[in-house]
Amino acid sequence: MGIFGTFDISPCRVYTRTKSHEEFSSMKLSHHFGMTLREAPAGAEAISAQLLLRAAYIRQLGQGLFSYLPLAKRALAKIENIIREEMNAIGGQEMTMPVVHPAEVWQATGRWYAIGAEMARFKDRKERDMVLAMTHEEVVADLCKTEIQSYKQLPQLVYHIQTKFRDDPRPRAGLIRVREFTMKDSYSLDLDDAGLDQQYRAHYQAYFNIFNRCGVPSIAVGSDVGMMGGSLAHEYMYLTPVGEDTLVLCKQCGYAANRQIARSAKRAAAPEQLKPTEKVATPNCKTIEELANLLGVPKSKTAKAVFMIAGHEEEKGTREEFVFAVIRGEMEVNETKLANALKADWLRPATDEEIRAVGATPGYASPIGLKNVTIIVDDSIPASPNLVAGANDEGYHLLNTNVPRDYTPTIVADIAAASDGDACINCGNALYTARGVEVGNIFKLGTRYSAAISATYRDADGNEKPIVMGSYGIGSGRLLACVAEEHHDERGLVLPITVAPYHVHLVSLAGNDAAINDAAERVYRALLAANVEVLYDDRAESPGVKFADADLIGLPIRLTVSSRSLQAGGVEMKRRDREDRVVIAEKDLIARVQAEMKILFDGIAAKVVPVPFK
RNA sequence: CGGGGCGUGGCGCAGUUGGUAGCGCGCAUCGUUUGGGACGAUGAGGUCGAAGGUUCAAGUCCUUUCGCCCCGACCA
Repeated sequence: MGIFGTFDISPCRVYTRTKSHEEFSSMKLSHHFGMTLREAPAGAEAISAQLLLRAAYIRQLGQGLFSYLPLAKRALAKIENIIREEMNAIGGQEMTMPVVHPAEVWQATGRWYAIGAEMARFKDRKERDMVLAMTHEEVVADLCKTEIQSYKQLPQLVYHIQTKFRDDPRPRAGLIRVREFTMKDSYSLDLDDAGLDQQYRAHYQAYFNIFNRCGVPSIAVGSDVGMMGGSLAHEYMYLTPVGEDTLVLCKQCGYAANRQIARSAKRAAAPEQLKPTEKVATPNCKTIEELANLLGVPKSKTAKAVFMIAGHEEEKGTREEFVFAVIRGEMEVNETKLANALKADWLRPATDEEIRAVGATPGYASPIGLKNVTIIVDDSIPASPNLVAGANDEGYHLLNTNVPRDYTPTIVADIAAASDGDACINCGNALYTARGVEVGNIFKLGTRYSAAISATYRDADGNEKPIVMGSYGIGSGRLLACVAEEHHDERGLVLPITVAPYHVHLVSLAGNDAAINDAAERVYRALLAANVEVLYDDRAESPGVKFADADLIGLPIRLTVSSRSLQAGGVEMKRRDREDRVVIAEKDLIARVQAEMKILFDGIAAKVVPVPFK
């Protein structure tokens, strides 16, 4: 008995198909994997998610987990190739690093401890701690230990396009925020800050090129360095109401920043003689509003207290720090700025019990006289004389408190939230806020990772120095979602030719007419021979169905072969983004299609322009 | 993690005071159609998210649980 036993599964039987490979071509809709949907699945809210689902680009498997069907796969390949070209153009070398990492490298940089449940962890069969990659700074730094030895090898730029997993607490809006995603991340390796700055600026422009080539308008805004650390960071934002980030923008001078770090000009307090502090009764005044009303002073004459517990994740465990934050009454504390000033891994509001435990009185708290408490004050506080603060006595406040006369802050920093209508830090114009999706980010990391992992080189004098690193990311799936968000109409997607999975959607309305079918087949083969990417609708569907699907899928050029077009002298051509259509003689068709494609490609190329560094 | 919503054929949905599951689309076969999601006929397809309970009887009532969506917290 053979290995197949008694079953009759000869190779011929297994591999012979009843149709030729040509007929099974993935470019024919009759055998294309993925059904268009007349209605989007319930729960798809974002228009990009609805259209990508309906047009059979993507399917959801679980929360924040998507399959990319053939159409999306091709579109993503287009996007990723654009990214490759721009990365290669600034000296990038493509490679691939693993998705699964041993915990050691993450422990070496401390992120194993600093990052919470967002990092997926598991044990391998030998009970070793492993993680799913959220990003690859650690692995790059680890590679550099062996691959970079000398200053003569620097600078370098490496990148890969790889799966990441972040167990986000709330995935949303289809592909815009998912848990498993593909990201291009590049890592610059330099001798010094000057080299880093050069590569950073090269990315700054390359990223604009990438987004413009994908048809996604974007702006670069200053951003929080967050868990990445480092000294400078920009986020590239596609402005849209479905975006989850809030940006603070200035129409006048172009100032743009993520709300997390946005700065605004604080109104200067009028200079006054410092007056002696005075305890006054202020019953039932637990809010700044009530206090200001009772005393008849503007909120800007008060000092607001905010109590937080700052967490520091350290190797020995979590260290909690009680923080007394003080800000002028008319402003709000920005928790990101606060956390950054404290170098905290996380913040949470303190409970009343915790507030009392340090000797403060909730609602009437004062920083005066407290010991062993971190007191952080907004930089507006020392500049504002005679503020009303709590008295640490239920029902009483102190008039005329002054820093540093009455108490000594541990830290003075800008911890104020900028908001709509505040004055621009640069030009004084009124700021406004807008929503956006982060389509890319660039970070100056410095030596944080290289120093932690001992990724060093020898300089010309023989000294060992840590490599100066930068990291730069673009999520390709999120970018596709933004393309869909930006380029659609009421009938479906209207994709830019640079991103569309195919250039041409060929519709055959042959019915039972062999002549029409033959003509469509000829056109299909001619397009293939001319290297035009064509999706051929050879199905026996009604015209309405075929046109509706073509509109949904959103390829830039539609060709229709029908009895009507043949009678008019050839093949009808229509652009997805326009209503007019022309009939073209079959002998001229390829040239005309290629000419139209050139117009579309040129239109995109015209958007790729230098952007001044800000 | 807090607040809200939804789970019923592939997709969208209905299902009354509890009585043994239905509609549209899609799918299959046949016929008629063929320039904007056609028409007729016939047919297949669902342990109603899961578990437990109440009841003679549960899609429906109760409990638990899982999943998904939205808002917030969170987020390189």
